[in-house]
Amino acid sequence: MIIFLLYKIIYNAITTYITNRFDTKNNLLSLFRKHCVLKKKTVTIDDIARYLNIATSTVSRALSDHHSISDQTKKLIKDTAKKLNYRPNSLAANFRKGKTKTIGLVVPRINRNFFSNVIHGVEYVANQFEYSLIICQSNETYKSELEAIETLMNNRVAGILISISRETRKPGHIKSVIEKGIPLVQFDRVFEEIKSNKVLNDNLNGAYSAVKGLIDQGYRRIVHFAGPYYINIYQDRYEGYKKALLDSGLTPDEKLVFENILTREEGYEKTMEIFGKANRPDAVFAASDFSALGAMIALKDMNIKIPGEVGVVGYANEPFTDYISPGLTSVDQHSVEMGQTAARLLFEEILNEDENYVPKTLTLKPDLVIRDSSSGG
Amino acid sequence: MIIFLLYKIIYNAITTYITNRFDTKNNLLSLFRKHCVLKKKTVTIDDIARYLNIATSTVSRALSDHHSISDQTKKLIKDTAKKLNYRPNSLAANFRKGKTKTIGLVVPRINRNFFSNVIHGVEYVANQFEYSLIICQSNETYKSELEAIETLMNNRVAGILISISRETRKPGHIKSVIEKGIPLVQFDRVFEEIKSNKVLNDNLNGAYSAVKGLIDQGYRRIVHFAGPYYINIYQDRYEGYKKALLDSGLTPDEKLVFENILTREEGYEKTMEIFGKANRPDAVFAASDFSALGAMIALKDMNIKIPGEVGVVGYANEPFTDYISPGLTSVDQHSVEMGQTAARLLFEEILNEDENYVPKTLTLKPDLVIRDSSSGG
DNA sequence: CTGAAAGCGCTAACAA
DNA sequence: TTGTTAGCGCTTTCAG
Repeated sequence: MIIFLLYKIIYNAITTYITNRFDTKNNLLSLFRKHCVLKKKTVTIDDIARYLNIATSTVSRALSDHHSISDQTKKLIKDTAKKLNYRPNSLAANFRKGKTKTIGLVVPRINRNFFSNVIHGVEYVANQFEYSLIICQSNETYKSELEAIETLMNNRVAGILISISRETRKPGHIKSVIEKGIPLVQFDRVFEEIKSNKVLNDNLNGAYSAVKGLIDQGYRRIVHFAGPYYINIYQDRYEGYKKALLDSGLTPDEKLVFENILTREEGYEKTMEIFGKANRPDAVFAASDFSALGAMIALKDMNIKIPGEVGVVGYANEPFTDYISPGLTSVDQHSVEMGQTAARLLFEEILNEDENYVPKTLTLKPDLVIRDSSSGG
Repeated sequence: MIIFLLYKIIYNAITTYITNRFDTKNNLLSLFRKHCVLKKKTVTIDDIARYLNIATSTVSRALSDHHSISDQTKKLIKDTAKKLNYRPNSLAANFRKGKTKTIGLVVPRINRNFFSNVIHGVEYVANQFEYSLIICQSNETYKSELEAIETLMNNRVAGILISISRETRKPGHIKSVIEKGIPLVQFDRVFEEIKSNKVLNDNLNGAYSAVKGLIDQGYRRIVHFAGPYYINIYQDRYEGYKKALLDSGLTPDEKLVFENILTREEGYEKTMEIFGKANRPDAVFAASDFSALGAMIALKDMNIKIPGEVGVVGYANEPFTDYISPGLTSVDQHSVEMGQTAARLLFEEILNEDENYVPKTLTLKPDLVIRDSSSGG
């Protein structure tokens, strides 16, 4: 402590001394630099002010382009800042202002095509607003999701974008974000009952058009590989499946619907089981491209022709759907656009001045991308 | 200002008053809560201290489990914190300490299988150390890379992991990070000449084993689709290609090597051009799975049999290599492990106490994953 | 084991 | 247009 005070006093004395004593800027600069290096001190706004013998506030204002500072002074200050290799301390600024120019994004997984595209979209918009992005993975667990929210809130992010993990059943953490007044957008996998901004895919209609497509091509007994129903998107896809059947005068058969078939392995196993028997169905509509892929591989292994004998349609339009043969018909969710939309909505709330902001729900229309795997039975 | 001071005075008076006056905790609590809600004030350490009539420092210490606080006091303080719904302000703590528990990651693209796996690996390790992760995309541009570095430095991240963008040619920004004493690890795409931690793939040996594999299967005139040579990884893959040929007694033919063929489209076009003529080569070694895919599609379109007439090998072991048929032989770079290794190395430097830390270079061995596309001509 | 108090670097209200 | 000054919430040194 004593040493520190002593240092401070000497420091001030020296800087004042050299400021007054030496006329040549170069000399002053070199002394200043030596001083900084010696003390491993980072250059602050105060240093610039002392160096130019002006007020700290003037420097602060100049650096943030405040209108009330003359262009001349601004230039001088900015040049000096550069000369002294000044780096703003965002930590201090954020702390002082009680907020950051950072938004948080919580996704189940980053290495999933859908989410990495969403992130791409979010980043694009965040960049435009000059905000940075901190990304958290929940890894589909409730625990990590809680921790992520906790961290983001503690770090006073300006807003949060979230897609709920598969494991999460309680919306308490989402509620607490909203109660704290932190802008929030739920996207894709959401708690419907929570009053917040939401960006959704129209999963019902996406599934509807997928199944309708199969029916139009002559397929009749269509299997559905569903996800867990407690997640809204899978529930909706299931509804769309049923609706398409009913609208075409077909009766949905519960025995053709299988919950929790989402991975390649699950799709493979289940297909082997169902299509290995007599009186087999003639099509598969999978809620995931991966289980659709598993189905295709199983069908190939059983020497069943796609699309001749069995049609297959997936969901999400993963890149590989276009690479395999036959190409897998799938539903494109416009994932990049979804990220952008969610981010724009978030900024709408962040930048909103009005006290009573009313949250919105936006729904994006998915598109059926028709490839060979469903082209007629 | 005056109003604020007045508020402060009244605030203190009231809290002191209620602290002294009321005995029943419940009553006190409800008053406190009402007060906080009314003022939209977030609960601070000081509030807890005032509430319990103890020192701020004690509260601070208790909450961070300082050893010199009795278990009894700790429990009391923690319970109270919970009761008052206290949220730590990381902004203030970080600012005070002059550092954060955050590491920065700069990658060219997030929606590339390799990088999303690296991120996964980094996140895993960061989690273990209880650090959070801020991810920046350079989108393969120099400008974004600079901005990312700038932001990360201003936010006083504890360390930076970076893989250089395709556009970046000058290492000035990397140097400045190191000069500032911020721990840094370059991975995959690096500036060799910069003295820093590095994690590399042994691209030379990866390419070597890929080409050796083709030769062993009887292929002789092997085309190489290369990336830009100024990027170290593509240079190394090219070297590996040549070395494998030479070691097998074959003479590398410059006319079979094509720079900057990395995408599916480029691979398709170039393959059409080369293999459409008489006296065509009999294999392709692509520095990217995507150009290898393009080659496969082109060969199919020309009715050239894979692997019967032409063998194809890619690089990176993208997931789709396993889904297409024939499966594409490729080189696996252990991307998740790379992320973990890079992150561990970073933490080694971050947590290092020793003044003169000597940076390390680690090299990971890639593995050839043999599939049908190269199984014999 | 606990308390008192300084101060991190910056912003913004108020004064000039 | 510029200067003065208080204080954001926390940690930490020093003193008991």
